Amino acid sequence: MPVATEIERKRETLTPQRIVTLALEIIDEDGLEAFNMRRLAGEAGVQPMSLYHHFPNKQAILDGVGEAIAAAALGASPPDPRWQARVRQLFMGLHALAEAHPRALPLISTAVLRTPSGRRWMEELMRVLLEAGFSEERAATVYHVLGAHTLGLGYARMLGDELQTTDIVAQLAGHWEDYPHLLRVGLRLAVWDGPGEFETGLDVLIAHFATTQGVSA
Amino acid sequence: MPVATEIERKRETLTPQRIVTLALEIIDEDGLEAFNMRRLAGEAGVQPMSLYHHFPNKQAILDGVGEAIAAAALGASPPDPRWQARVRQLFMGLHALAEAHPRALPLISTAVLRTPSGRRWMEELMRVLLEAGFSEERAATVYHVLGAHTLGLGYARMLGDELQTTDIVAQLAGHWEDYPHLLRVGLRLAVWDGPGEFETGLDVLIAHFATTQGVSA
DNA sequence: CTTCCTACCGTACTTTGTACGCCTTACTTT
DNA sequence: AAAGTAAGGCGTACAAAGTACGGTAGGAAG
Repeated sequence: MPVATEIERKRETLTPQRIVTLALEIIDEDGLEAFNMRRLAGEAGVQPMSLYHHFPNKQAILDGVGEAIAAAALGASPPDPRWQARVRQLFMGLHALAEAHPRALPLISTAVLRTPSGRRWMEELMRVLLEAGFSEERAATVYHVLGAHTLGLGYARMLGDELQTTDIVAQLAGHWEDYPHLLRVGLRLAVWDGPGEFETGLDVLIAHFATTQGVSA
Repeated sequence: MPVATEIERKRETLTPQRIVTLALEIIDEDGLEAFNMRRLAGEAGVQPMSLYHHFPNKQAILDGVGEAIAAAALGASPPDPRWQARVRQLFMGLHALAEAHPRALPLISTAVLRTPSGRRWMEELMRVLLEAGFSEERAATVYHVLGAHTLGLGYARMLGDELQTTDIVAQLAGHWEDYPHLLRVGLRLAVWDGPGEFETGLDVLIAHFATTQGVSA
């Protein structure tokens, strides 16, 4: 055990990077509530307390995961100069994060203000809106409403999954007479983003803000 | 201790009713994470295990709280016969619940499908939409989008509160150069429902569904 | 060879949910 | 009134999870 450190299948050393990556894997696979220090240590092949040499506590690891996810928020597409198109790009990027990591949605929600990448996204959104002529109040409102649409749809889907909408609807089927219309819609409630549910709503809202703003281009 | 049971300030007996009421008080005051069995027992003047004679577990109590809140969802206003107005009423009712019990939002979100009152609300929504001529798919979409708007705005506000947006923005002030536009908007991000943020968005979305539906009245 | 730093670990304490079984009270039945 | 019984409340105890605190090992620096 002392010497043969070289050839021996050396366990990958722990780094903040690797810890965050493993944490995200756990969350993506089994959900936020399945993520705990002992499980994470196990997956890393290490004792729980070793994690505390790289992060001060569990929350810090979650922050790291949030940052890792949010890093992709600004997206790859080149910034469109028209403000409506740019705002659309920004929220489509946020939506993509939620699609990619649905179980991590609470992290994404808070990352917008708590992590550097999130704040950069937010700064860019505010820049676009203010330069388009929105007042500070209106800019805040646009963020509230479009953010609610984007993250709200994400939460709704997440809840639908974790709460097994499918099962619930199946159980309801025994009470056909109590919920006739609800049962007609039935499982369709568990199916998301039919024909661009998200995009359509986003466009409607952006168009609304564009007209009430009286600013174009 | 044995005899004087009568005149002595007899501790109120435990009932499911009282348990749920106390639970809701705790949640409203200190948040969902502050709600635990020992605390609840303490407020009821009882030992923790006594609660289990009225509910099988913690989740059941939370379900009870959800039901208690959702009971008000259908609201007091007499049903408006025009479908757009009725849909508006229904979501305004949901919004009112979220306003009244912001810390309980996760309970409200799931109550829609998990509790009797929630399901009644849902059934009513589906009835209105289907009778207005929406297909089952479209009805599901309307619920998804309006639900996301309503609950999403609630979540956004809740997150803004619990995460002390105020503090975060204050800290950012040290990095004026990095986030110039974000800081211009600043605390306005923590202020919700300026001039009817929620209602305006709701109306825009309903109007959209009304036109794409091609059905009126 | 000593010293020291870094990465990792063992033990143990705290909080929270809840299983299990006892005890008391009050009411029923004789 | 005596005795049985069931409901409501309680005490103890265990498991899962976060983490404080103090070690230890092995390579780097002198």
